[in-house]
Parts: sequence; structure tokens; C-alpha cells
Amino acid sequence: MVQHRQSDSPRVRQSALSALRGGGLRVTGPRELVLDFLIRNHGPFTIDEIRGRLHRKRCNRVTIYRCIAVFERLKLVRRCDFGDDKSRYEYIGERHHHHIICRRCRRVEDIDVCIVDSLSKVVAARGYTDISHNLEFFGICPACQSSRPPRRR
Amino acid sequence: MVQHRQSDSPRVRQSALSALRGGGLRVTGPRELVLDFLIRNHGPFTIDEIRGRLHRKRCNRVTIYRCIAVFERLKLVRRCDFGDDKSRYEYIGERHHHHIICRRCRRVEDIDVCIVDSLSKVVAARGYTDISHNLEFFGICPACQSSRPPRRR
DNA sequence: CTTAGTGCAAATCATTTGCAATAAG
DNA sequence: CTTATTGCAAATGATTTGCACTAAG
Repeated sequence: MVQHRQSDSPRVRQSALSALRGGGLRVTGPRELVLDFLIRNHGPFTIDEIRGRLHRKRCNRVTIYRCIAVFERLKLVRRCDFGDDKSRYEYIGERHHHHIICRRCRRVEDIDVCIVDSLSKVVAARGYTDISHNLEFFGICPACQSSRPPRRR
Repeated sequence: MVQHRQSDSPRVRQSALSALRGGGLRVTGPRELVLDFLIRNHGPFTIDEIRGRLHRKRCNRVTIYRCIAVFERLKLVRRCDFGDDKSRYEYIGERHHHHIICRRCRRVEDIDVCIVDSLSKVVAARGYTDISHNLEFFGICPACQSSRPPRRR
């Protein structure tokens, strides 16, 4: 329920901006806006969720897509796929974690444990390099268990 | 590299068909076609890959979408998301496994180990029920490591 | 200045939906 | 027969692309 999780926003923000500059990229209004939003707010967001929460200084949807593409390339942001045809993005903070999504109400919670590392080793043993993974859990959350099915897929 | 993996096709096929009938659903030509293909061939396939490999008796793309939707509901088939905007489907055999996808050539290999179960317990402990998960690894395969980048995302 | 980045409109592409024709039981 | 399924055409919805305009360095 905490909204601001990134431990040290200003510092995080600065290193993110340097990452941009380092890549020969420009620090523009939209990029700062989107980056700030993602650094300050937790939980993966869809493009339109981000857009909707960018106060007055709202920018074009296409621009957000492009900002995110840049951030993803710089590994500042990670993409999540919850199987509902929309990509969600979250700032890559210090804690590596995964998600559990309620199949009914779509609530998203973090799972801090990461046993996946051992599996990664199996993959590395096969000769793969530059390994990354994507893990999401789905289930029915406690709240939903005591109510009739509201939403559908 | 083996193409036919499902240990006992005819038996598997029969139980799948009963699952259909049991659900009050009809056993139709397209459903048999798609089911047979998925039972006989390994590796997740996109809708169009399935369609392309359905010899003469080819059926409408929309029909395949609908067949798959039914199979998914009956838990005969599982959906994979490789982050390229196409869903892939594979028959749910006896072996529970995950995938490692080469980010460059898109080769898909299986990973039989599944340590994820312990993580599932963590999720269950939070009160979630009916838990499932999705795990994919990405990396650069040995073959691609010794060649210039061919494809792009 | 110079070129990367933005916004808008239009294009793509996977997937879904409406509906009349067809076939399973 | 009776109703689930199919096929086709058209709709949807997320994401991408072309291009002239704007602003970062």
C-alpha cells in the first residue's frame, strides 16, 4: 500500500538521468516526467495508467511509449506481462522481486523472495549468456475468495 | 529436437476428448485437428503456426482462437508469453517445465527443473488460492554468441 | 545551429465480435 | 431437430510508423 518505495528518490533520479546522458540521449520534459513518476510510484503501470497520472503536464501517449522504450533499453525499467494484452512497466529498484496477481480483482502484490536464481544457474550451465527471466504468479486473493466472481478475464 | 514427445498419444488424445465431452462440449473437426496437432508436436506455437501446419484440412484462424480458448479453459493447453505480442500455446503434458528463449534467434528450449514450487508456497501462505505461475528465461544461446546480431526484437 | 525528440494522424497487427450458414448429438 | 460451432467480414485495442514541428545541447 506504500506509494513511495524507492528509498532515495533524488539519488535514484540522478543516476537515471546520467544513464540517459551517458547513452548520448537527451534529457527532455516527457522523459523526466515519466521517469519521475515511475521512480516515485510503485507497482507496474500500463502506458495509459502512467499517462493518466501525469497531472497537467500530460504528454502524448506515443511519446510515453517511446520514453519507455528508451528506459527499457537502458535497463532502467522492466516490462511485465500479466496476460491481458497490455504491457506494464516498473522502475528497476534495488529489490529484485516478482508479482502475484489476483485473477479476479487484478490486485498486484510483490513477492520478495527469489529462488529463481538457482534455476538461472541451470540455464547458464546450458551455455546461455545474458540471462534474464520473467516470473508472475496468479491466484485468487483472500478478499476475492469471499465474494462472487465480479470481473472476467 | 524430438518432435513427438507425448508418451502415449492415443491415450492422451482420448482423455482430452473426454474432457471436452465432459464439459458438455462437442467434438468437432477443427477441435480434433488442433488438439491432435498440439498433442503430437512439442513446443509452444502461435495461432498462425498452428494454422500453417494444419495440412489441407486447414481451418479458419478465428476458429483456432476459439478452439484454443476452450482448451485453455479445460486446462488442456497452457499459454506462454514471450513478450513479442503473440500468445503461444502448448499441450499440458505430464512434465511441468519452463522455457529458455534465445533473445536473438528465438530458439526455445525446455527447462525441466521446477524450483518454483517452493515460491508457490510463499504465495499460498499469503492466502491466495488456485495458484498458477508463468516463468520464462531469456538469454543468448551458444550458437548466437558466435555470430553477429541477426534479428531484432 | 543541428539533430534528437515530440505530437498528431494514420497504419499495423493480434485478437475479438456479430451474424448467418453448418454440423454434432 | 436444436443448439453449439464455424467462417467471414468487420470491429477493437494496443502498439508502431511517417512526417512536419519543436526544443535540447
